[in-house]
Amino acid sequence: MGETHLELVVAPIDPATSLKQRTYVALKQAITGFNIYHKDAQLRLDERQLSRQFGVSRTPLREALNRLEFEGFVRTIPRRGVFILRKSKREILEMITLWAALESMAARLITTDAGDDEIATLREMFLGFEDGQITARLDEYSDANIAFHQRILQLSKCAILDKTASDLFMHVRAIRARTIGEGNRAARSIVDHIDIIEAIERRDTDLAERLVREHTLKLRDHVEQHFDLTGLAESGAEDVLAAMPRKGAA
Amino acid sequence: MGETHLELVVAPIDPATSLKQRTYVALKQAITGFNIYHKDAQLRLDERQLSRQFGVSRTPLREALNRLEFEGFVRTIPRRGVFILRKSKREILEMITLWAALESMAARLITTDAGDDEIATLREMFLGFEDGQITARLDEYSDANIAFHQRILQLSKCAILDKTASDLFMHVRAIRARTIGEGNRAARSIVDHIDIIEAIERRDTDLAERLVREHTLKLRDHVEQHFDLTGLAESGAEDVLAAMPRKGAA
DNA sequence: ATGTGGTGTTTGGTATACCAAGCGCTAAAG
DNA sequence: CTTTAGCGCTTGGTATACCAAACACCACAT
Repeated sequence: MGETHLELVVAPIDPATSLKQRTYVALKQAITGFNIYHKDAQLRLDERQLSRQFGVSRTPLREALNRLEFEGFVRTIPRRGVFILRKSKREILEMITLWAALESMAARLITTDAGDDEIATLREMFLGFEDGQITARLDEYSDANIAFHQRILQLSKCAILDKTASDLFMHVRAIRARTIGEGNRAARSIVDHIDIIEAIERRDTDLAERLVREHTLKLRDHVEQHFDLTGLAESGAEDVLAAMPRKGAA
Repeated sequence: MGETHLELVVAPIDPATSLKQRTYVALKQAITGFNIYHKDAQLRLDERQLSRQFGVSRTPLREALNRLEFEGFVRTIPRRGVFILRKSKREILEMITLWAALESMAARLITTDAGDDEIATLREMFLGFEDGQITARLDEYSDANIAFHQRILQLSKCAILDKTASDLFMHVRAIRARTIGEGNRAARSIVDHIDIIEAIERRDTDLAERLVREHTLKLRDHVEQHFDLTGLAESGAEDVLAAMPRKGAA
């Protein structure tokens, strides 16, 4: 193996991402992996306390919070505090509607722009799931389900479409995971998916768009009918925040 | 007028928005109202210089920059500087595609959710523009044109749809204004609009969606064919930024 | 007991000081 | 003249200090 390397192979280099970036990632993960809809959930964040916990100063922490605020995960009110935002039911429904718009356009683009080999990968994702096995392996199917929709966005080769959907997904992920098990949604879901795949394979642009849209709007209607947030403060409402005391009840 | 006021009328209060907010607005306006596609445009920003110009410290200025970076207007590279981003042609095309997805879904929602009175406002927007007058009053028509599309997003009553489109519009506004005058696009544009309005008035959901989508994709194709950014550095490309010297050539 | 004014503490907003990474410039070596 | 090592300045990143608003709490007066 003497002549194997004619040039020095250099390490890919990880310039030790900035604190701001790492803090942002850590905080975002902490928030998204946190059941904000539990009635006793602690929605208030403390800048200084967090900066101590993360071992950084307030500056990078505030930059992370700033970004999270822009993304809609958090809301800071001067002299009051930083609060994790709950989405109202209406907001959730709107986000699913937006999702439907994005994904149906993505399906459209796939039928005209993607190669057969790329389209083939869609069908492969469901090979292991026969009708009888879905309920038994619900967790796995749930993952495959999510991956399927993400794949559609990716195959559209429209980066901004994919990115917009990804940002959106962060907000809806908790709901999505919760609803997949209800009723026999999983079983009906896989039928929809097969239909979608076939429409795409046949390059039927309008049909693919329609099927994707209707599939997502089914989720929307399901959430509308079966999802209940009653009794939970919707932190989107100004009044609730305004009335909230600075510290948790002593 | 003795008993007019039984209670003291208090002023609505404007708590003098934070410096961060005001700096953000000012900076954003400066950037969007700036021809970033001129070949000699100064794309580099200097934190300290800007903070002096705005009369604030670096902290609120950096928070504004942070936000603008997240919105995609700006990119900061450590130890190099902050750069105003140009959109590549591909990015512009993708944004228009995304816009088509958003607005066609909005049209769909209008046909099912909006009242006749709301829909009527769409037609009113074009009352003053007869076929012969369009080219003569191009500026006015351009404004009405933009307002029309924004109105559709608003009437959808889907706040997140509207907001996503608004954010998008900031990025495309320069291009949109430039293309309206080319060819006889304005004349054909108004025909499309009338067709769209009629479809919505008839509550023809699928037709309205299709017409809106196709109308926007026409713009997309037009930009694809006639818009040329050749010779301009596309600051989205890493190499270009990496090769850029720290200061402008002396 | 109740209402009221003051006071201390908490909190996000802002300003500033310091750091290390990059880059240009220059001077010395060949 | 060309090359290169080194110095110094510029720049974004980070830490810290200080401020004013807001609220809770308490003492005091009624």
